[in-house]
Order: sequence, then structure tokens, then C-alpha cells
Amino acid sequence: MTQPRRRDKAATRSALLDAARRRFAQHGYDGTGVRDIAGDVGVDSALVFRYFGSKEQLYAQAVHAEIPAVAGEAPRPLTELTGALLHDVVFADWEQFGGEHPLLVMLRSSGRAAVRDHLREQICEGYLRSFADRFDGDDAELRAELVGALLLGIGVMRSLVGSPALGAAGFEATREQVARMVTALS
Amino acid sequence: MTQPRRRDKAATRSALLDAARRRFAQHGYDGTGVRDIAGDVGVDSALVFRYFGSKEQLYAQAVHAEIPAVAGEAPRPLTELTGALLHDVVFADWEQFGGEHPLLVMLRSSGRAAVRDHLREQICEGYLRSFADRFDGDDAELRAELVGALLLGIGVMRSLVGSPALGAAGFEATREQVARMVTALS
DNA sequence: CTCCTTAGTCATCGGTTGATGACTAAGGAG
DNA sequence: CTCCTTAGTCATCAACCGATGACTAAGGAG
Repeated sequence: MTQPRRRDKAATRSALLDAARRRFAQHGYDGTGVRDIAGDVGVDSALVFRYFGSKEQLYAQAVHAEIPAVAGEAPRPLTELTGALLHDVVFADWEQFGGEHPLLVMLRSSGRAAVRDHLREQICEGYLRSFADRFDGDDAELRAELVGALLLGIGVMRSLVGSPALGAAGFEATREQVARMVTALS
Repeated sequence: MTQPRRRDKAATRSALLDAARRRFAQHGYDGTGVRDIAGDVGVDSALVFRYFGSKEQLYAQAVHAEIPAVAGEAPRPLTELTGALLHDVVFADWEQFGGEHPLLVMLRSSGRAAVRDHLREQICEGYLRSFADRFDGDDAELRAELVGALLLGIGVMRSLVGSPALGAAGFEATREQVARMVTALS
């Protein structure tokens, strides 16, 4: 860490957000105390409430990540789109969140109803919608959600479960198998 | 609920386990208090420690479910095995756990390291091993874990995320699509 | 050098948590 | 009817929780 410049509101605020992201990502909402977060930054816990109002508002601001609109851009074929998403969601190193995608982080705090709502909103509005356009037939949405389930499941297996083969497999090997599964759907 | 027969140790103990399962399943480990569980049964919270020693031990005994060895039995073909697992893990109503499979319940408490260890053990030893036997090639385990990821992802989407299409789809429709994805792997 | 804004601290509150040990009373055995 | 085991209760602890308001001192403006 860099020597903390004293009395720098913006820097301290941002450092608190970083620490909150890592703590919440690793231990979930209920498992993280305000004093822990403040302690990581080397600051009194009262400052958290001064800057963010409450623990809940801090959490909301911490996990609020602008999910890159990897979907909307060019009308890429489905397998290419899936591969890009596999890269961003599962294999990208989200260093802000301690190495995991914010969606997987939210999963770890899914005991709270507010977190589940946010999770559903981001997955459905952000990701699934773009899948459904790539399928025909009346059950296009079901197949789109199956693709989403596969990607989400891979993320869960890698980060939460820590399964051996998926954890050790490289991006290219995984992408290839995923492509076979997805093309079988259309 | 039935009028509680007073002073029945076995019955009270089992009622506590049931209440614990439901509470832990719905609100996670950290979101559940010992007083909540005891309150559901209509009993003092001190009794929990008398019977189980600690909250952690109560949790361990509550989520410890003897996962049915759906895998080992007959050497069924892969798609049939997957269908059976889809039924048991995702579509079966695990009433003891508030309607969800214990694995998904554990996911909701995955902030604790001990829970993650238990989760990994049950998934890897209990489920994945039987998949790998159905594949050939050097990356059989990777493909086996991809099947596991798909099933787990479907469960997460249905219960935690609450996605619309997968939540509304019947077992048969889902099983059919899953079979297509799985056969594409072998 | 002084003043004044404000980043950060300190003491503390009320509530809840997991956990303990002394106690009460239910109810079968004799 | 009496006694004695024991299921269940009560009071209480120490630690921690999120949160609040009064305070201190850093440091640029003048």
C-alpha cells in the first residue's frame, strides 16, 4: 500500500470502498463488520457513517459495478458472445472485488432479500436479454437462461466450490467445451 | 404444528433441527440467530447449547444430509443419469430444507470457510466422481465438472436468482434441453 | 502568524449475539 | 404419595454490532 496521504477525503473514501468490496466479497454482508473495513484503511469506523450514512448504503455503493455492456455491441454469433462472456464473468480478474466477478460476490451475501433483488435484476436485464435474441422458437428464453446457468455455474464451481478440473483448466479449453454445449441448443 | 408433547427430548431435538434447517436455508448462517431457531420451536435458546453444544455444531448437524447415491447404482447412460440428478437436485422439493436442495442452502452461507469446505467435499466426492466415468479422453474430469456446473447453475438460477423462464419451465422441458447440452460433450 | 474549515478521532449508547450455570418443575419408578 | 432423574427455564455474562454526537487537530487561505 502507498503511504496514506493524510486528510484526503476523496482518497480515504475510495480506499474505504475498496476495502469494503474485498471484505464483502470474501465474508459476505453479515460476516463483515464496519470496524473491519475501517481497520483495513487504518481509519476510525465512525468515518464510514460520515461518508456513507449506513453499512447498507456502503454495501450498495461498493458492489454497484457498471457491468460492461459486452452484449449489445456488434451482432456477434452466439458462440462468440458466450466466449466473451465466459472470459469477462468467469476468467477475468476483478481485482476490485478480490478477484471475483461482482455477481459471484453477491451470491455470497444472498441471504439478504435486497441482495437477491439486485442479483436478479443485473442477471436478467444485463445478460439474459441479449442471449434470447440469438435463439429462435418459442422457448428461446429458456435456452437463453440455460446458457446463463452454465456460465454462472462455472463461476460458482471455480470460485465458491473450488472444483479441481475447472479451477485448473485454462480459458481456451473451457471455452471450447462451452461452445459445444451452447451450439447444441440452437 | 402439532401440540408439542411436553418433555420429549427426542421430539424437541428433532424439531430444533427442522427449524434450524429452514432458518439457515432462508437467511444463511450469519443471518440466523440461535434465539430465532429456539423461538420457532417454542423453547428457550439455552436448550440449543444443551443439545448441540454450539451454533456451529447445530449447523453442521442440520445441513448434514445423506445425499442419495443416485449415481452409483446401475451403469445408466449419461443423459439418463443427468436427468435423474436434475430431478433430485433441482426439481425435487426438499421440504426439510424449506424446499431447496442442501447444496443450494450451503451456497447461501458460503461466506464461511467451513461451509465452503463441506460444499466442495459433497459436490466433488458425491456427484462429480460418477460423471467422469461416463466420459473418455484426458479431459474427462473437465467435462464432468461442466455437467455439474450446468446443474448447479440451473439450481442457482431457479432458487437464488429467480429467473423467469427457468423458474416456470417444467421438469420435462428442462430435462430435454439439458440432455442436448450434455450429449454434445461426449 | 492567525483563523477557520473540515478530515478524522474518541467515548459511548442501546441492542443483539453466542454461551454458561444455577435453578424449576414435569412425570415415571418405587 | 414420595423421590429423583432430567427436560426445560431464567438470569446473566462478555463481546460485538451499527450508529451518534461532541471533540481534536491538520493545513490551506488571508
